[in-house]
Amino acid sequence: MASSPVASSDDKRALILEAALRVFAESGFHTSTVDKVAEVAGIAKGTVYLYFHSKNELMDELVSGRIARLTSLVEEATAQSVDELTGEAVLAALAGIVKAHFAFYSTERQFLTFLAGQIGMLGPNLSTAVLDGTQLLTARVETMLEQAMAMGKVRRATDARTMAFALMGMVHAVAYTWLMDPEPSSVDDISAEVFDMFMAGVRA
Amino acid sequence: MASSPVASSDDKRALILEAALRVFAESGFHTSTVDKVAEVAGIAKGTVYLYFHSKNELMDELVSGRIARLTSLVEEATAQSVDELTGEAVLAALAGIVKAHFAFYSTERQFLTFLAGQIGMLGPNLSTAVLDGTQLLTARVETMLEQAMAMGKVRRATDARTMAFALMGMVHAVAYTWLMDPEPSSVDDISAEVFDMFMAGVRA
Amino acid sequence: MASSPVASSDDKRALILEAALRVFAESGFHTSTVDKVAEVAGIAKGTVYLYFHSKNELMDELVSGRIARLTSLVEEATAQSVDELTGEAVLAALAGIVKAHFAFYSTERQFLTFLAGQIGMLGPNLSTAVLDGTQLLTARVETMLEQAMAMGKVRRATDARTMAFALMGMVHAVAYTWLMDPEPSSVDDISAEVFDMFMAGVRA
Amino acid sequence: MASSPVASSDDKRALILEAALRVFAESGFHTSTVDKVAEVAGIAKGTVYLYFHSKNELMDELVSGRIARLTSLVEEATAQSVDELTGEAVLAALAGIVKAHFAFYSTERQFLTFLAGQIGMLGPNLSTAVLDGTQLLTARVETMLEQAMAMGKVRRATDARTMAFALMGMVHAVAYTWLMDPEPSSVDDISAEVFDMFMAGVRA
DNA sequence: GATGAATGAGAGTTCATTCAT
DNA sequence: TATGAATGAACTCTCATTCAT
Repeated sequence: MASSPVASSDDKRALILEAALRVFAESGFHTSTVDKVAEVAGIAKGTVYLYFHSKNELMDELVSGRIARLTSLVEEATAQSVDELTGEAVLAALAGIVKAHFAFYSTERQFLTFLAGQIGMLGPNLSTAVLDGTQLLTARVETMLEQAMAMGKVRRATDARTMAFALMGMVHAVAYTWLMDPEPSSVDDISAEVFDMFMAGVRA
Repeated sequence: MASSPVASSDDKRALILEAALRVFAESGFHTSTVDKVAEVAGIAKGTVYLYFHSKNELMDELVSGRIARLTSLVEEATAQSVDELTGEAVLAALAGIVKAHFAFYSTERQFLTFLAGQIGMLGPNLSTAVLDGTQLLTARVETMLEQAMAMGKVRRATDARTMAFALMGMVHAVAYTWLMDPEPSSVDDISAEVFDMFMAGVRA
Repeated sequence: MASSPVASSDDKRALILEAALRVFAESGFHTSTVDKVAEVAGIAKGTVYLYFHSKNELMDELVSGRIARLTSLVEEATAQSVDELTGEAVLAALAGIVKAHFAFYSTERQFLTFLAGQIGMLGPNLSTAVLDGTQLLTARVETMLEQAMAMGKVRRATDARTMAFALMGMVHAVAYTWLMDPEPSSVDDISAEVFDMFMAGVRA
Repeated sequence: MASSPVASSDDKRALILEAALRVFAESGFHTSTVDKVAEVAGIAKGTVYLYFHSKNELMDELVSGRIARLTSLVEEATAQSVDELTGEAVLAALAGIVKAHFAFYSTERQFLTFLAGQIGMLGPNLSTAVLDGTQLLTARVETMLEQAMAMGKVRRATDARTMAFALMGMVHAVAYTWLMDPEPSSVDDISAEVFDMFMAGVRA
């Protein structure tokens, strides 16, 4: 009544999503109940259905919103390098993508935990969204690696596709431990470390 | 009549497990029904319970057997390097671990697809088994990297733990694409490629 | 709207219990289905589980509530004779116990029918409750008979334990017929009759 | 092969019935499985169905055979007094009925335990058999009490029907404790005690 | 006769979703 | 808008019964 009704409505949506994230992260999607989500959100069960059509939609919103944000973070990181075609710029863009991921995860610690085991059992609709996002990102990385190869910055021993997966695999796996660390290093540091490992390897 | 009855009983178990793998891989554990597993196996629902105590046990058998096999493959790969403490031996053992993973996945294509999204929502009992296996493996890799560092074979720019995760992340991610490839390269080739990438990086 | 919501919730509980009593009395516990109970109560099956955790709990409530009531009726009947240790007072207390049983059964005609065949197959948990109640009651009767013996009011030809069982056996068996009688005599009359039969025998 | 096949067949039937009695006595009818009965009998499950049509038939045989035996025991006890119409003879017959029950129970200790909680939930068919037997017996007792009344041996303070139930209630209840006693008194003693209690009461 | 693997109807229970208030 | 009691479809698991060997 006092506050704007629109803001209130958005608040309630956000409140529910937040609760859903917490609950799903803890127990997994299928094991969680709408009852529990409502309880954690401090509202009645029926109210959930005023803001979302189904339990699945909760999941959809949870995931696709984040994917969108990650995608746009990556977008920003690579946008500036679109025009310049120097090898350095491409490498910088790649480094930017890596950093964008760590930056994203650092603000979404819980989401990562949550996502860790959910992909692949989200139902075709949703996993498609996630996989599309992931594949899109990987494909973009692949393209950039090809450019880097063309410019002699990356060797051709391995095909770009495999390299792209390798890089993304490193990023995800390291991000996971990094988040578990009670005193994690800075986004800049960890990103640089991983990217350097990717570029130069670990050999002494 | 001709075939041995023992084999027949084992066959039935195997038949059900195979069906379960197919069904779980397609729909995920929670979304799959025992009815569906039975249908795919071509038997009656009750028969499943003659061979397994519960739906969960199906999952257990499916997973823990594989984990055990992967672990033993890794065991073999690293066994010979236990005594020799030369830097080369440690690196060879690491390469062996990488190769063991690809060898394992190459025989378990479907299992990988299946596992991809299941971890983390298997219920505490099972995910513990999987995570224990994974963590054990990662810990072993970490130890080996520390040895390699001590012997001057690996640089100290990054801590061993992060490196271990990075390597395993690369392996899993690359394995996934590799399996999707209709004409995948040999286990030897892909293992070498990944390990080399890890050691030497991708810089031209 | 008019009636209080609390009362409504209690009503539903009572409604279900009533239905369960009817159904269990007719078919026995194990042969009855929750579906049938719900149908008789005129509600959906799931609703039963909003008010009771399980089918067994239905039984628990049905039985233990009554046992408690019977016990408290007996309590009242014997309470006043606690201080006085005259033989007459003990006999009066015994008569009171007998009367308490008939009074109880007269308001629980259906429950008796229902209980008739259920004891002994209620599952350990519940039958324990019932048997405890029964044994407690019988033990109390035994003690009182011993007191009565000590005071010379009851002869020692038979041990008190056997007597106690005999009395309770008479009470239960007579109560059963009494309830089946379309025009039963009053609680006072039947109690007096049975107690007198116990004390004085049937010999002319 | 060696022994007569008929005897062997009867033996197997008896073996199964014995096992069923043990199992049903321990767990109750509905909670027991045919599997368990077969296991206790030391035969295969299917074999049970060669000798009995169904699990229910097991129960039928178990109960109706005993009821028949009890009835015939009572028959014997009362047969001789059919002609003589003296009061003493009637009382002796009543005493005989009481004794017949204790004699029966003394050889069927397990059966009593078993029956204790089963009546009333045997399904209409079976409980009818049991109740018919019981009612028949009670009716016979009632008739004899009427005769005894007519002959001035029993007082008319209570109607014969109630008396009959009282007597039978005493018998059943006392029999139950009596059987539980590790060193039970003789059949003759306990029968006499109960009958005397019924006739003369417990008053000093 | 004897076996025991196989069957499948049916039970108890859960929970996403609806709707009267 | 918000509620939460009510619903009923769907699931896992049991077990009496059958039948090929």
